[in-house]
Amino acid sequence: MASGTHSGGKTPAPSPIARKSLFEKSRCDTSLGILTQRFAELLKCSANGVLDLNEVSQQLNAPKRRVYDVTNVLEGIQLIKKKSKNCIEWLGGKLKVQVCQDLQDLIEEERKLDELIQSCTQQVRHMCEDRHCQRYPLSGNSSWLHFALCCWKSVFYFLLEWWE
Amino acid sequence: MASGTHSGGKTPAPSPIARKSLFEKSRCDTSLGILTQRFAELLKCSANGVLDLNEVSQQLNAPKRRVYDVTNVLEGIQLIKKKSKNCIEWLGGKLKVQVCQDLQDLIEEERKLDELIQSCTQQVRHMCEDRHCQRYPLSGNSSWLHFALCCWKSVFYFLLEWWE
DNA sequence: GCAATTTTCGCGCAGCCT
DNA sequence: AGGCTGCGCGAAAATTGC
Repeated sequence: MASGTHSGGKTPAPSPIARKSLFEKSRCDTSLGILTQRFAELLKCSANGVLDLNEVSQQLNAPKRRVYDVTNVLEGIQLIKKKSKNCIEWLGGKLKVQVCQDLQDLIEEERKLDELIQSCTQQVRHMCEDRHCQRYPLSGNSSWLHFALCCWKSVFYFLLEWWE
Repeated sequence: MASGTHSGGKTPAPSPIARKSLFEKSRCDTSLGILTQRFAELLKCSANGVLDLNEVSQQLNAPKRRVYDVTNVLEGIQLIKKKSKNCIEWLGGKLKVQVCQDLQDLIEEERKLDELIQSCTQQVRHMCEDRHCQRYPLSGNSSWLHFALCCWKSVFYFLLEWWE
């Protein structure tokens, strides 16, 4: 941007002797891949999913031409849509990253349920193996009654968590 | 490709008088967006999700440079990964469509569990409201015992389905 | 409508990086 | 030596002005 280090096109002076020094800008700092990631980041922030390309170019400190490189292929994948002049809109609702998060959440939910079921199953197995209980299933403070109560207690606790 | 209609860079002859005629190639015929779509198409076909960039360039009849434009941003979005020289590999295992299917499946699973819990909760509520049962919780073939059995029966049936 | 402006963006050179 | 890729020129498309 501010430097004229490179020799492409017809910028002022090519300067054959490479001015490789302090503020050299490594190539990967401006790679399309990185730019794309940062673009996606901006997209994630913007609540409504609409971006002004000029602002993007500004914020990412990248030439507009590069932004077009990104938007063009994102549009090809239908992750984005041209909304109007200088404006694109996010399609597909959420970013892949977000979708993945949702998946993670559901999987976690599944795990918890599995745990609960597992623990209850264990309890039943123990009761079935208990000789005394087998012979006098309802004697004293029956473990069957105790079990039913205990079981529902955990279910209700779980439900509380479930429904925030 | 074969024509020298344009005047950019230093291709042979600029030819001031525009040779606009029969085989004019509109800009959009070679747009990055279209190229991206066709690239995705190729990806979808290739079973293992690995593509040789040279073949891609050949099949899409596009200069290699353009293919890089596509792969670079696709890589930024982590839809793709450089596998080796001239080779990229599809990531995320499945196309976006597939991921959505998975989400649907999990949500359906969640719904079923919700239903099961709901029905069980209903059962408890009924039992709690049953005067007779309240007074003589363990009388006869106690509905508490019946409930515990019934509850576990559904849980086990559910588990059977769960684990295919 | 058509010319002036502005926005998009095809394109391939030249320099990096193995 | 050769794959890879930043880069920006200038022409095509879209907008605006008259």
